[in-house]
Amino acid sequence: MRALRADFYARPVLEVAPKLIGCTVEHEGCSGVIVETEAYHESEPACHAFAGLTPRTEVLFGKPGLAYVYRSYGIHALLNAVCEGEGVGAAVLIRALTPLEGIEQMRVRRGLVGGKPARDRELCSGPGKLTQALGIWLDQNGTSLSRGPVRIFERDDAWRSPDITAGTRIGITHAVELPWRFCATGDRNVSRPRL
DNA sequence: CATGGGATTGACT
DNA sequence: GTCAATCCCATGC
Repeated sequence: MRALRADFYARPVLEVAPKLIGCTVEHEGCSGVIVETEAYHESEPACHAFAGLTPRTEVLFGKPGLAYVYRSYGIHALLNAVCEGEGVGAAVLIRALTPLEGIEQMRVRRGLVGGKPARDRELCSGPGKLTQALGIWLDQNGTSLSRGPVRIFERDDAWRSPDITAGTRIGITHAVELPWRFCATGDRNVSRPRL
C-alpha cells in the first residue's frame, strides 16, 4: 500500500473529499478505512479559512497534503487533510473510519463508553473519536500526511470503487445547505445522523 | 483586555 | 431530546 502524495490533494477539495473514502489512515500501528469526509473551502463561511489568514489557519492555507489538526469545543482534536494550492484555504475533514489494525490499542485509548469498553463500532464513528482512538493530537498539526507520523494510504482492492452517498455537513451553523458531506453508503461506522 | 462561540461527545431525562 | 465540559482564538471596545 502506497501513501498518497501531495499531488493527490492539490486539486479542488470537492474532488478530493469523495476520493478519500476507502483510503486508509494510519498512526503508530493503528489504522482504519475512511468512510466519512466533509469538504471545507475558504469561499464559504463554515470554513475556518473564511476569516482569512490568521495564526490558527496558517496550516490550512499551507501546502496540500499537510495535516490540519485543531481543537474543537475545547476538548477534541479534529483531523483534516489540506487541499488545493498553497495559499488557498481548503481541507477535507476526516469524520469516521472502519477500524482495521491496532483495535485493542484503540479500545484502551477510547476508554469506557457508557461504563463499558467501547465496541468496535464506537471506536472511530466520529471525528473526535477517531483522533482519540489513533492517538492523534494537536502536535501533529502541520505534519505531512505522506511522510507521517500520520499517513493516508491509497485505496486497496476491496475499496476500488466504493458506493458513496452525499449529504449536508454536520455541526455547523453557516452554509448548512451545501451537500459537501460524503459517506460510504450504508456503512455502520459512519457518524450520526447516518445518510 | 474581555467576551463569546464552536467542523463534539457522553451522560442524563 | 437536553446539557455541560473546556480552551483557543477572533472580534470588539
